[in-house]
Amino acid sequence: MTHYKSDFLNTLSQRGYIHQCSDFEGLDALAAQRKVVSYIGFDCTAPSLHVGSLVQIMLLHWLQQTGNTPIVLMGGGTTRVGDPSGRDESRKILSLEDIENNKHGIQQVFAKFLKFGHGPGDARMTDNAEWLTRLNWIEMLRDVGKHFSVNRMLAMDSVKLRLDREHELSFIEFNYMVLQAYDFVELAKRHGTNLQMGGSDQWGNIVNGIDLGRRMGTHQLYALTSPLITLSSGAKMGKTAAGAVWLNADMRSPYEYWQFWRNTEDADVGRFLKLFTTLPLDEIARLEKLAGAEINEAKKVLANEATALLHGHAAAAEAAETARKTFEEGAAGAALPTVNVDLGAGIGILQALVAAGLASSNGDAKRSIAGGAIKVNDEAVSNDKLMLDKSTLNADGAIKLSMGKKKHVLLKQA
RNA sequence: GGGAGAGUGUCCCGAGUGGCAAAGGGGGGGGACUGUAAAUCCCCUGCUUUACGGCUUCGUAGGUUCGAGUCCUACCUCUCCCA
Repeated sequence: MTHYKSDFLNTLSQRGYIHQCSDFEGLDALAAQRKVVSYIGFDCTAPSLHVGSLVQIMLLHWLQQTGNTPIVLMGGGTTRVGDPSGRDESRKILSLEDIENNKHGIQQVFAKFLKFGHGPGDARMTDNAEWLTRLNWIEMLRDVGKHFSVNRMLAMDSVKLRLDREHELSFIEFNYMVLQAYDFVELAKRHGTNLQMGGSDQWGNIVNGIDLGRRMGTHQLYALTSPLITLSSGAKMGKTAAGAVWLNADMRSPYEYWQFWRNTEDADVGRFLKLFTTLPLDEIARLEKLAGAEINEAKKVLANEATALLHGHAAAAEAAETARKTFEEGAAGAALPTVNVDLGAGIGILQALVAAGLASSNGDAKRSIAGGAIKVNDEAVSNDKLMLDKSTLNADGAIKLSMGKKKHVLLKQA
C-alpha cells in the first residue's frame, strides 16, 4: 500500500476510500500541512440521504479527523436542474417547495458525523442556491460558458450514455456539469476550497471544475473520488425490499438500520468495517479473520458501530438488545416496530398484516399465509380468517406478528 | 413543417397479436438447507370479506367487434432521418 505523508490520504487509502485522484502528490502535500478545505455536494432529491451517501459523509468525517476542513454543500440550486450522471432517464423536476423540505431533512444528519462551528477546522455548511440563483444568463455565458467546449461535454460519460442509447438529454440537464464546475470555483473563492470529493461517477464533473478554476485563475484545485460501493453479489448498496436504507430515524428506525448492517454478506464484512465504522484497522483485521459462524460476531460489531455513528450508542445498544431477544431468545424486543390497532372489536389476520406493513393487500397477506410465512406469537398461521383480539395479547401485552424469520411487528391496543 | 419508429403487468427489461389477468427474465417476498451470510432447490409476485365470480390493467380518449394489448380514428410523449 502506498505511503503518504499526510494522515488524511493514508487513512483514506488504508480504509479503501480512494478510487481516483487528480494529483496525489500535490494533495498529499497540502493535507500534510492540514490545509485541505474540501467539499462534497449533496443534491436535495429526497427527504433523507440513504446509505449510498454514507461513503461521502465518511470522507468528510475523516477529512476533519485528520485536521482538515470539511464543507457540506447542499445542492439547493443544482437540484433545481438535476444531475444526469448515471441515469438514462431525466430526473423529474422537483418543485422548489420539495427541494426546500428535502434540504431540511438532509441537513440534520451531518451533525452526527461532523463538528460544525466557526473556528479553524470546524465544518461549514452552505447551499449553492446562494449563488446559482443569482446568476445572470448573459454574464454567465461570457464569464463561464466561454471556457466550456461542447465537443468535450458531448464526450463525457454522463452525456454520452444518453446519446448512445438514444435517450433524451434536455438542455437543462446538459447544464448541470457547468453549474457543478462553477460551484467548485465559487467555493474556492468564498471558502478557499481546494478539493472536491465525490463518488466515482462524479469524476468528470469534478475535473471540469478543476479546469474551469485554472481558466478563471483560482488556486490549484484537486479531485478525489471514492469507489462505487457494491455488494459482493453485485447489487447496488442501500436498496432493500422496503426501499432505500434511509439515514433519518423517522424514515428508518435505528433497529431497522442495525438489521441492515447485521445482514451484511460475509464477503463484505471487512470492507464495510473499514468504510462504515471508525474502528482501528488492527481491530478490523482481527474481526476479518473470523470465519464460518464466528463471522456473525464481526457483523454484530459492524451493526453496533455503524448504528452508533448515526444514531448514538444508546440507540445502537437498544437495537442490539432487541435483536438478541428476538433472534437468540425468540422473544420480542422493545425496539421492534410497533403498530397500534383497535383490538376491542377484534381484527382479522389479513387486515392486521396489512396494518403492520407486512403485506401490501389482503391478497398479498393471504398468499403469505398460504406460503407458510406468517406467525402470530410464534405460532404458524394457516387459517386466513383468524381473528385477533385482546385474548391474543401475549404476556407482554402485545401481539407479535412475524413474517418469515426476520420481520417482526408488535401489535398493541390503540 | 415532412418522413420513419416507439410507449405492455405503476420496480425494471421484455414477448405477444382478435379469446389475455397477458410468455420469459431480472429484482423482490416466502419455504427448504444454514450462521439473521452466500450458493442451490421449490413456491409466490393485479385488486376484491369465500370464489371455476366480480372488477381493474398494455401512453390518453373515442370507435369497429359477441369479444381489443392486438384492428380503425384523433390526441399526448419520446427517438431517429429530412427541412
